[in-house]
Amino acid sequence: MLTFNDNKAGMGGLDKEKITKVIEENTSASYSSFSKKQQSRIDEKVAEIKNRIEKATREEKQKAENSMKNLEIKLEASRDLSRDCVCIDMDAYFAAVEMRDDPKLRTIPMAVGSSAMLSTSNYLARRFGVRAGMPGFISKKLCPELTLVPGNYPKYTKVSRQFSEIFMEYDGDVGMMSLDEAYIDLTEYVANRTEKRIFTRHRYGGDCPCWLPRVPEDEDIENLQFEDSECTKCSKNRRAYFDDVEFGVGREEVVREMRFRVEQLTGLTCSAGIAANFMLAKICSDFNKPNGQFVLENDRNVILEFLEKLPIRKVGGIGRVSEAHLQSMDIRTVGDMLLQKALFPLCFSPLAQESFLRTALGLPGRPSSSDPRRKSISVERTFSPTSDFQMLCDVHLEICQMLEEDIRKAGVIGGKTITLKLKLSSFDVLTRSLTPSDTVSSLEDIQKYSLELLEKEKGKEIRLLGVRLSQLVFEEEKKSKTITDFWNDAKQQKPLSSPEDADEIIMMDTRPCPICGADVENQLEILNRHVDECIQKMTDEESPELICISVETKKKVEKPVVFSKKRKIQEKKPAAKKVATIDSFWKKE
Amino acid sequence: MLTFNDNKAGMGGLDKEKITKVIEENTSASYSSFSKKQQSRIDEKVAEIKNRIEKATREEKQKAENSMKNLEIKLEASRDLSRDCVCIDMDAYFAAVEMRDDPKLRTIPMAVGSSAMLSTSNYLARRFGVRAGMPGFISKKLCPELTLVPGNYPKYTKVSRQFSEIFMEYDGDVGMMSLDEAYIDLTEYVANRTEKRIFTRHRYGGDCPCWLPRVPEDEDIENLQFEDSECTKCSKNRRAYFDDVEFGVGREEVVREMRFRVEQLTGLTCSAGIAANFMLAKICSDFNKPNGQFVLENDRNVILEFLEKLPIRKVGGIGRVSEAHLQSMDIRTVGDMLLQKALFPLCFSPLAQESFLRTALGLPGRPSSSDPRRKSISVERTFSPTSDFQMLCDVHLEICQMLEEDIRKAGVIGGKTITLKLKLSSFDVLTRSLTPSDTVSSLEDIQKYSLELLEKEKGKEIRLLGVRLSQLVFEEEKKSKTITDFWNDAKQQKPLSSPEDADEIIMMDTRPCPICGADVENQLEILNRHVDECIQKMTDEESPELICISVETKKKVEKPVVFSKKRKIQEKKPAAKKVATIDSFWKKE
DNA sequence: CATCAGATG
DNA sequence: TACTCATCTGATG
DNA sequence: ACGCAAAAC
DNA sequence: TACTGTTTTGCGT
Ligand SMILES: Nc1ncnc2c1ncn2[C@H]1C[C@H](O)[C@@H](COP(=O)(O)OP(=O)(O)OP(=O)(O)O)O1
Ligand SMILES: Nc1ncnc2c1ncn2[C@H]1C[C@H](O)[C@@H](COP(=O)(O)OP(=O)(O)OP(=O)(O)O)O1
Ligand SMILES: [Mg+2]
Ligand SMILES: [Mg+2]
Ligand SMILES: [Mg+2]
Ligand SMILES: [Mg+2]
Repeated sequence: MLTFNDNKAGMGGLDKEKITKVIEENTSASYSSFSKKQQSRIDEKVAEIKNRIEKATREEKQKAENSMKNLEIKLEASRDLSRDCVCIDMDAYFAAVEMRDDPKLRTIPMAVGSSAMLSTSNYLARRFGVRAGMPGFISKKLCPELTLVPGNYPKYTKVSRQFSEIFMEYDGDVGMMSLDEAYIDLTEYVANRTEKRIFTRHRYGGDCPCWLPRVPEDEDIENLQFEDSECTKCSKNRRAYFDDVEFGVGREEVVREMRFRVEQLTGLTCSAGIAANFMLAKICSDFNKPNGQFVLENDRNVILEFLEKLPIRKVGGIGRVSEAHLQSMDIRTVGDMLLQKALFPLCFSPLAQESFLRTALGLPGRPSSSDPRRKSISVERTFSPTSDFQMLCDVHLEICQMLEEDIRKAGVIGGKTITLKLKLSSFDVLTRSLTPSDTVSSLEDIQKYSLELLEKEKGKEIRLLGVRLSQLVFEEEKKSKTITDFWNDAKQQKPLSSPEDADEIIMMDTRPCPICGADVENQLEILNRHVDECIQKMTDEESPELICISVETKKKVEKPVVFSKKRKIQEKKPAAKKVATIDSFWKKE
Repeated sequence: MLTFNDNKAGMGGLDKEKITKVIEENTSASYSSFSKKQQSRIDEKVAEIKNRIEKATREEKQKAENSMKNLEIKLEASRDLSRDCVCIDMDAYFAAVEMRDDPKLRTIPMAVGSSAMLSTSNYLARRFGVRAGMPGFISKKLCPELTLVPGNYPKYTKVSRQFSEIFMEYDGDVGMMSLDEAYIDLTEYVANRTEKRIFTRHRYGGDCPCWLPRVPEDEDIENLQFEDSECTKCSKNRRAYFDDVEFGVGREEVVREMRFRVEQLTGLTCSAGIAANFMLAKICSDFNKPNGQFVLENDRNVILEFLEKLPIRKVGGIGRVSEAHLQSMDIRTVGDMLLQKALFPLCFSPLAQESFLRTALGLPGRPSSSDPRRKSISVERTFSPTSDFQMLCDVHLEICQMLEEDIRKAGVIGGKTITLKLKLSSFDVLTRSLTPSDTVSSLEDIQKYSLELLEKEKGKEIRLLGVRLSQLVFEEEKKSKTITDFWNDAKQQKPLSSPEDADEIIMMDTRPCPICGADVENQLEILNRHVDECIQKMTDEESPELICISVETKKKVEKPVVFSKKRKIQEKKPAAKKVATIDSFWKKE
């Protein structure tokens, strides 16, 4: 079966065969069983696709071809090659943060997560086949030396806030797709950028390994300015080297500049893709990972050539299943899609047809709901499978409490629909939802309605429960779009948690550390290590106590596994007005 | 996959689908992986078979058909319908013994074995799909209430000795195929039996549940003689009821008589098959299990009709693999074999062809080496997989020591070939053998040669080691056929362990208890419960301490699992002159 | 002679 | 806690 | 509106 | 020790 997928940066040239075997040999029987079920559904669909193509009449085929041709003309007409779109994606993000903060981790294969599930792995570990979404215990079979470190979502959130501010300087409308992924429309900035910029680069050497980036061993250090100090963390001496770096005016240079600034600020590297639209930029951002960037010329032919040999799986929105579907039509690369486009109407829904055709042509997904507000909010937890209803109720209550907390922190008043999610011990997932006449908002409501749903499922052996609120009602528009609620939150948060107050200062040449207020050189990059150090101190204190459902109820439901994003500190709130959340780049079948 | 097989008495009408699913869901990944490998070998062979049939030329097919026709004529000529062959097989043997000795077990699903492997299950458990050869932990999923009891091989051996003596009365040449399975040629006895026989039947009631058989609750007790006593085991009062039962002169009656006597003696039920040869008798013995018998008339047509719809898997020698092979030729029943016999030469070796044809005709397997002596002797143990050579050596030594002990007890002087068996952590099995110029006999020899072989396999991760000695050299023929060595053993054993001294008394009408010497009524059945009680006392004391390789060596190799036949008490010796071991009833591909 | 596969209880 | 053990036969090289 | 499947990080 | 958690989109009923 297709258990292992190497569609990820840093995972080229692995022995898929062998890795797949190890995975299969260590996959629990019940999970195998589940995978098999999944696979057979795919097989079914594949059979259907082949059948449809087989049985299609001349006319149908002709009609399909025409339909696609027309659509292509329409889409082609919409092609916009005038934009400079950038996708910046942090390298091995969670892992990189942990490596930054613990030098021991920098030279060994490691991953963030638990023996049950990894959030990501560093590039060393990827050489063993270890990757995000893989259970830790299996990864350990692939790579016995693998070190697992528990994740710290609040920390990653803070770091993300830090560097997203940089992007904001270049595009007031950056879209943060996730903590580590930013979509930046550079068109305007590039057009207006008429001069090169010069930055003082800070790099570190000496016995203290804490700060990044380091000066490469082989670099000639003689002519560099430096400054010695004692690390407040490891107490060893650190030497900071300074030199100037300059960035020109083109989009490539600007992207290099952003990446430079990110690294200066966070000590973390990222990769970038530059193209005529975000869909392409995203693909490009993976091309020279880690710590690289790739430009795709804004030229139709160049784009089509680039796509020609690109495996469809690299395209956002085409996952395991769509890949299989398309493969059954002899489509392996985006180029193949173009060749076979005439078959789409025979096999896929209109939306999927268009989506695939857009992909084939290198056009972005159809723009969708531009309301930046979230559409749902949910909490779910996995535990030892049980059908003991009392235990399930205990877990359920805790989940509702967490959800209610999140709702409050998210500035959500309530929602119209409540959904209960169940995962059976077989891994099959069910949802049960309910839309009462009046808006659900209190903990009591949430708990009452979802419990009602849960009670109807008595007797099932369950391994996960979740509760979701959707059709949300938000705090007054005005409020949510202003800064008032920000301050409400900010009171409870440490200074850094309110980075948005910096937005007026951004272009300035010096600024105060948002933590201790001290002034430092340069722009953002001045507070470079200073801020970093403050953050570390902060997050060290906060030590987030991984979110295990502490089920002390009875006996059986013992150990949930992976860390979730917070609990303990509030710092969620929607990324707010300035850094909008992106909702959709993907369209598919 | 075909993980579950219901080809066993008491397992009809189960939901194979569901059971298979539970099994698959609880099968460890590495074992699944192994099973898959196995299955694909079968698939390959199946493909080859189909191919051969496909590609056979007219001539080849004609030649094959002729060859089979000739063979059939030859075999048909050898048909012997004059014999009264009986196969008697104890019902759920190990389980029945445990149930007998612990009344609590009689009404619940239980199995003999460990959480790693079951030797057998009682009929209640079989309703859940729980059966011999199934790991206990999986059985528990199929039947959570299942009680596991560790086996006690010495006890089963003793009980087997007891009832095999009964069979000896009817056929001086009984073949004990295993502890629970006897092959009795009744021809002569039935011919000479001119009068019915009358036995006093002993059955038990009262508060003491210990003794079997009980008088059925619904039976009218009024007219029965009885005698009260206090059970020496449970101290409750027991009432023994007596009545007479008589058995006539035909073979059915005689078999009923034997079965009656076995139950009177041991408290255990058995089932029997009666037919013109042992191959058929064996099949018949399963037909009315448990506690039943089935006669197959000595008539060619009746036999062929009986076989017509008999699933091939019921035939001795046709297992999982052969079944699959034959099924690929559309052969599901023995009747199908006859229809398709012309294909055999295209697919199977000459021996297999003949074997299958014999089966199809209801003829017994070709008689083979009538040397009743064993051909090999071996010891093997499973442990936590390791590639630590020191640990493997430790285990290896223990195995050699056990083997040497067995060899001594078995009256074997030595052997020419020593074979090392390895099972890798993948479950693949390897053997490595060696035939030195001079006979291997001492522990040192065994250990030295097999270690030599083991050393060549260094680095492999191993889950089982075994050592076998073959091409055996025995103690002088005379000795092995006499009683001298028996006495040597008998000294160390408790009185009952030497039941062979009874062989001169067998046909007598009264006899002394071989344990305490006391005289009791009737023949063997007199000492009925008396002996039983003595046995129980004895075996209770002996409590055999399951044979775990106590690997205290280092750390990893911890827990072997199933019980083996003894260790701790010697009682093996070949079944000796009077009850010969059978070597082969099965011939196959 | 050596190795493996298949079978049985 | 975690897929046995002892034994035989037959095919293949 | 509901339930499910697919996808992303 | 044992296959995550949060969110979105789209299809079908
Ligand atoms: N399947 C997942 N489950 C939970 N968290 C995930 C999963 N995939 C990714 N994440 C988290 C951890 C990642 O560091 C972070 C960013 O994801 P992503 O950019 O895809 O990979 P990455 O940044 O770790 O490596 P890279 O981008 O270098 O390939 O999101
Ligand atoms: N696969 C096995 N592994 C180990 N021991 C076994 C295995 N199969 C059977 N035995 C042992 C335990 C059994 O009680 C004994 C006799 O086997 P067998 O006659 O086939 O079954 P059984 O006597 O338990 O039930 P029944 O004969 O009623 O079907 O041999
Ligand atoms: Mg990333
Ligand atoms: Mg990302
Ligand atoms: Mg039996
Ligand atoms: Mg038997």
